[in-house]
Amino acid sequence: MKAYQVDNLTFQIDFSQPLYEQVLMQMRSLIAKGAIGLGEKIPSVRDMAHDLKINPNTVMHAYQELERDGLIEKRRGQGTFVTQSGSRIQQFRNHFAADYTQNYLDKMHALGFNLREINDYIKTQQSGGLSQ
Amino acid sequence: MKAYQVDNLTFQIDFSQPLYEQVLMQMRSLIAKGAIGLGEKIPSVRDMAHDLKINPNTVMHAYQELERDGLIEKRRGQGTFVTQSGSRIQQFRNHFAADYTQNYLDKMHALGFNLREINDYIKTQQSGGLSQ
DNA sequence: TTTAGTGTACTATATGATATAATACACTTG
DNA sequence: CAAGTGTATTATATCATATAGTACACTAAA
Repeated sequence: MKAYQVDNLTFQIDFSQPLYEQVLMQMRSLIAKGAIGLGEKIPSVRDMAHDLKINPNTVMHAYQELERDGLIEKRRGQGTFVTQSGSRIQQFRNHFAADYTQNYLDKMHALGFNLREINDYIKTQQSGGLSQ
Repeated sequence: MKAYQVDNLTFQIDFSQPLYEQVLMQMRSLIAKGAIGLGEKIPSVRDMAHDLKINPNTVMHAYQELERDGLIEKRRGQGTFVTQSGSRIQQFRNHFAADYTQNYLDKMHALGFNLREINDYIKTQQSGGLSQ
């Protein structure tokens, strides 16, 4: 279990999933939530790799995905920065929210839940919190 | 794109995901939805492998997972059968539904959506997407 | 101009998951 | 015994993931 800290924000990685994917998802989350501001510099590939004790190539992999997402911009020699475009981030949020939601609904349908049952289910999960 | 038919039910597999996982999910779905009845015989490993044009070991892999799920029982020399226990299937449905739901809510939270926004989002997806 | 800090590119290597192939064995039923 | 089951084993191949090491390109600041 390794931890990384961006300003006053921290995230952890483990061995349950691909490392680059965990870095990717955590950074996506921090940027989408606005925890890292527009145009703000994010850690260099080498720095984050050093702090997480993983290979720079692995961080690079994550950063390349973030660039494809349109969430960051890389400037050779300067560093990597969150996009200036707030609308691009909103677009990203909506795209993935739609994707996650459709995916979730498909899986629930596969288990034989209809729409009303899914709505009920979410309510119980929300109030109850974690698993049961 | 290969198709398999169980009685009057069909499913397809492609190359976008591991083959054994697709067989697993499709069979889980058919059993959880009750499309295959309690105690009913499911295709032999060799038969399904032949029809889907994949290796018997791959089907075996899926069937072993289904057995761990408690959804099927294998009888050496006879074949493989859906469990007799309806409550076991309900338990499975609830377990996975809770898992999927928690997972979904976590991802949406990571994007910065709160509970009310998630509920609104699902409503828009429902009206636009599949029907029950 | 030099140096330090960036991103980038490439080669090599290792491991695990996935998938196939081929064969043999164990058990049940007719 | 024969046919149809599930099971087990060994071998091979491919791909994703991850690491290691090295070198290059660019920028800003000393």
